[in-house]
Amino acid sequence: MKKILAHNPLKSRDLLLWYQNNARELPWRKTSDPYKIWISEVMLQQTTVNAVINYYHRWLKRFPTIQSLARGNIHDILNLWQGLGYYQRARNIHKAAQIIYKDHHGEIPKNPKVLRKLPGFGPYTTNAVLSIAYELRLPLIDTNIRRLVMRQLALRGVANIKQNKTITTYLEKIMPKKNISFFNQALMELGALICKPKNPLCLLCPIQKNCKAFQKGIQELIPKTSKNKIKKINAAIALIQKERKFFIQKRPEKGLLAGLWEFPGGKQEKEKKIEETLKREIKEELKVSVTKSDFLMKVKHYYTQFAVTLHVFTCDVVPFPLEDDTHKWVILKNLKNFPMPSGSAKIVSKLKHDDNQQRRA
DNA sequence: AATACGGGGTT
DNA sequence: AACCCAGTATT
Repeated sequence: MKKILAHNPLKSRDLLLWYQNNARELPWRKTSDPYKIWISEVMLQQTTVNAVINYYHRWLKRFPTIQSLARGNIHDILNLWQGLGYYQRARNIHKAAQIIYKDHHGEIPKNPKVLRKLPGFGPYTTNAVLSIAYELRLPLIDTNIRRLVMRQLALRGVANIKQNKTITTYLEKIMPKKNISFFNQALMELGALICKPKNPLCLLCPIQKNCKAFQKGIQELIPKTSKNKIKKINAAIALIQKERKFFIQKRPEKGLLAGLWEFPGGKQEKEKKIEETLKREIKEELKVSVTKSDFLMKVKHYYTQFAVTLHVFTCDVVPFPLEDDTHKWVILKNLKNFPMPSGSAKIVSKLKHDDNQQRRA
């Protein structure tokens, strides 16, 4: 049977030409240092370009080389990463840097199988670093490329790991012999700027004529999306002060927001009044009793799966909780030295603001 | 194969 | 309020 819609694979030349004329100027595109490219790739995981840029500059200023990073401590590293999310990434970068420094003469290994074994190097990041920094001819699949190829081939269904084989085969077919770094970046850039999830700019697309989805007019239906509802949660937060110091505690080393510092408190469960939650959590966490609590502020913070409203109270407790490795009394000014979840950081920021107002008055 | 893991920007 | 993002590790 004759394939009327036989696919006409895109020419890498069209793509590279477009990239040359339309690529954004991004900090990690001005370097060929594999370390810097690695850092950018990890920061960009599930994170938008805009959110990354400042973190990228701050990070390289503090840790300009793999050696400096290998010698860094996790507290400083998390502090630099604060607000970027997915904190395991920072821990893995640190671990991998130590391995690279110790076992690979401080150079990122060029063997994909070796690199893939290091913490934080998954299928995407391994091939991204090797292709972009070392020009190795390796295909890669990120959200942009997955969407773009699904449209090129008119693959229906949700964006999913199940299409990886098809996508990889296609990429290997269209990949040029040279310019792999530009080619891979060009695919991602085209996905980000033209082949967008919503309202793709097909009329400006350099590979429009190769796109099966465009031919069928179904580009906006690919990939299929699923809805998710955001749960609402209330939490009680205790500001416990002794003289000018606040009491903070460290979260467990595993799980959500691992190893970050926060004010004591927790989720509202069966309690009707949030003050009851406050008392229960403080008793459970610190083994002390709340004798007085005054509502201070409400802070709303959105996670991917839920939205939490933090009900913040200033509290008196008996007895005062004690310090140890995971519990500290800290003055307002020094709280910035402790990596905190963004919700807690918002509270600190308001406290500072109020403090400044009072000083002026 | 499904789920945990953040947060900020955009729609 | 929902959607989106240069994914990885664990279960």
